[in-house]
Amino acid sequence: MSEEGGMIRARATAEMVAQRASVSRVAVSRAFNPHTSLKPEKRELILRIAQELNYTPDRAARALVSGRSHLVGIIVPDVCSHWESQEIDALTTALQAEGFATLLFKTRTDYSMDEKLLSYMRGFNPDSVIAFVENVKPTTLVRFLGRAVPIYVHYPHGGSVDDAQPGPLHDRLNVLQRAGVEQAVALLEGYKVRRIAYVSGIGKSRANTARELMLRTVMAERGLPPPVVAPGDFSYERAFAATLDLFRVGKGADAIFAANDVGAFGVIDALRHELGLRVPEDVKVIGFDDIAQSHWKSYNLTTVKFDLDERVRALVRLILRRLNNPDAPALQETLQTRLVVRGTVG
Amino acid sequence: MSEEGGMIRARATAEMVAQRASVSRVAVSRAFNPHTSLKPEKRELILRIAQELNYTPDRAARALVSGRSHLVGIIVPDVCSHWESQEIDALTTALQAEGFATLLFKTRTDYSMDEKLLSYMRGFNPDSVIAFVENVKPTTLVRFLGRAVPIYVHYPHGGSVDDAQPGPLHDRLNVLQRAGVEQAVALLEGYKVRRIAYVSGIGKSRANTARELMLRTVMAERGLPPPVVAPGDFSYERAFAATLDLFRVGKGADAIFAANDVGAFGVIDALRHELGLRVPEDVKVIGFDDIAQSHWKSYNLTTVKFDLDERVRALVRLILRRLNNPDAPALQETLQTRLVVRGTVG
DNA sequence: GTAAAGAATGAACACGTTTTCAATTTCCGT
DNA sequence: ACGGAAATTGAAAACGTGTTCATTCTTTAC
Repeated sequence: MSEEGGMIRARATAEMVAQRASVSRVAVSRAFNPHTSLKPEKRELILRIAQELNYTPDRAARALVSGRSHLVGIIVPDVCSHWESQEIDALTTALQAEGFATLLFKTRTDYSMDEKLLSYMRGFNPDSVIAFVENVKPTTLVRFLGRAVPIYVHYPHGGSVDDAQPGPLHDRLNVLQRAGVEQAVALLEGYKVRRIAYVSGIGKSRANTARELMLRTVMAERGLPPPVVAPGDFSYERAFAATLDLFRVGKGADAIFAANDVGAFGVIDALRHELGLRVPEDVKVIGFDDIAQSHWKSYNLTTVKFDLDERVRALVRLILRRLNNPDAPALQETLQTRLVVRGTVG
Repeated sequence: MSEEGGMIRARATAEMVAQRASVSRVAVSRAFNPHTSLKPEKRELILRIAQELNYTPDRAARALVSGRSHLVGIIVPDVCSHWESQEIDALTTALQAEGFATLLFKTRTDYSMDEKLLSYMRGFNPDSVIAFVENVKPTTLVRFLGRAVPIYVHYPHGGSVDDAQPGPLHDRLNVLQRAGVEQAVALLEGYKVRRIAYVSGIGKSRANTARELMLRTVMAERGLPPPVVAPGDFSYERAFAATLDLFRVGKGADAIFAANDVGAFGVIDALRHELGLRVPEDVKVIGFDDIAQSHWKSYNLTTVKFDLDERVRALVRLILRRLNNPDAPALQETLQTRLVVRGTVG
């Protein structure tokens, strides 16, 4: 309101605060950095005047000298994919609480990534990078971003082989698919289900591989024949089409696992609205992820869940640990899955 | 691979590139900035060597001296809301193409915003800010972020009063709800619908106000009685509950408008799975937004759409114009809506 | 061939911080 | 009151770039 005409009020700088508080510019810097030596009343005075002048330290300048940008880069093919968006949301909240901001970068939707993007991204000097990407090795990222940046390839849908590696080269988040899958197969067995199909995600992706393998393993252990696989790509549309194929070209199934919840929605809609089958009476459906939409009445999906908040907490913990201690040996955290029973089975 | 032990390879700097190319450091800077005077073959050489050394200019340093961070701040209550996530996705793509990166900040889910967040955000020196927030005036943002930062309050769901303002104080994106609503009401009239209800969004929000008002206006113009309003908050859950109320406590309706598509999903599920009514035979449903999920077979929603790509293009255009010419008079762009007819009517 | 105009070049400065380091002040135990 | 340790302080250096400005080299017009 007190602005005049086209005048642009310049941002306050530490110098101005110092002058007004009759202290040195260094003192202002110290006032904003904890664990520095500054007389309490002086710090208080400076912070008060800073607030009056609406001053906060410039992160760019701070980054330049301290080497910490307080930016965390997130590489993602599709922000609006359900799983990814919920993950990004939780991550942003958690990181913001720790004084970091998330920097968003989009890559191709086929979960691949190009070197141009990495160079582009490096210019922003992120303190850490989380890549929701498949088909990329951590070493590739390291080469382009430099070893100083802790990197987390956060496979979509928490995909990873089931075992914790003995001596991991990079920090890892392991998801143990077994528990949830065992519960799911046990539940199906209770309903005397015989023919089980699997509508896959993108074939080569870690999440898909891990889930299909675990399903196959658990079924074999229980003496069931291996599942029929219908190829999908984690999308509603492909899962829809795959289900039609399964019943029109193939021999159908009594129960269908989908590689993710959105895929399961496609399966359900194909069964009900195109094939005229009832879920769960005629065909039972189980998904993976437990996204927020899975409890919507139209789907009410039974699904294998791994806890989002726990996952994000673990990831943030890994990042902070690594930033505080860059040379520590590689860490890994492990997460459990469990079955959430809703209406599409039973 | 060529790394040795714990050695951290430092990021290449302009100085290193200059040395290796036998030019001055200034020349390196010029090589990366178009419209600067530099012999073409020299620029080529520098860029080649830069690529070899995997060098890109440090954005923090660049921002410090040029005053341009190439960051665009986005303030959003919920990244995983369908509308917002699709908007963020498209914005990130468009901005990335222009050399900007999007910086994500989360605020409270009631679409409000606090001053602490604004101060926090200002520290990152965004070149521009887009706030997906209600209940906040541009002037408040200006006070905390400084007039140098172009600000766009991008009301969720494109909410805005229907008219273009004659002399706007800030850049604006206007959405003309009328066309789509007229088509929707006309379609319903064709089915001899008599009792129309409106499941609202958050009461005070611009989007909700604009949509309810336009619906009311168009119905009045056609001699229809005003719609019954059931209070929602843009969420599936509240729309679900509001619909139950409408039929159990209230007198029901022949057609229901929902303030947004996700709300419409809640309406549909309440009607079908809790009230045992058929859509569209017993009750017709129309949403607003046309999000990606609206064509899923379980909902197959008829809805009032305004084009996402067009919207994002307009917004980015506004931002770039403003950055190139900070003192230009306020600009406004206008978008049209139209009805997308699917299965929930007819 | 010459003068004028324009392009190319690099030294020095500026940006707003944090960090280092040496100097000063305060505190504590006797 | 005194010595030593600890806390407090500010000057100066550093971070990696873009920008300004005066200088040198090249081109153009006659």
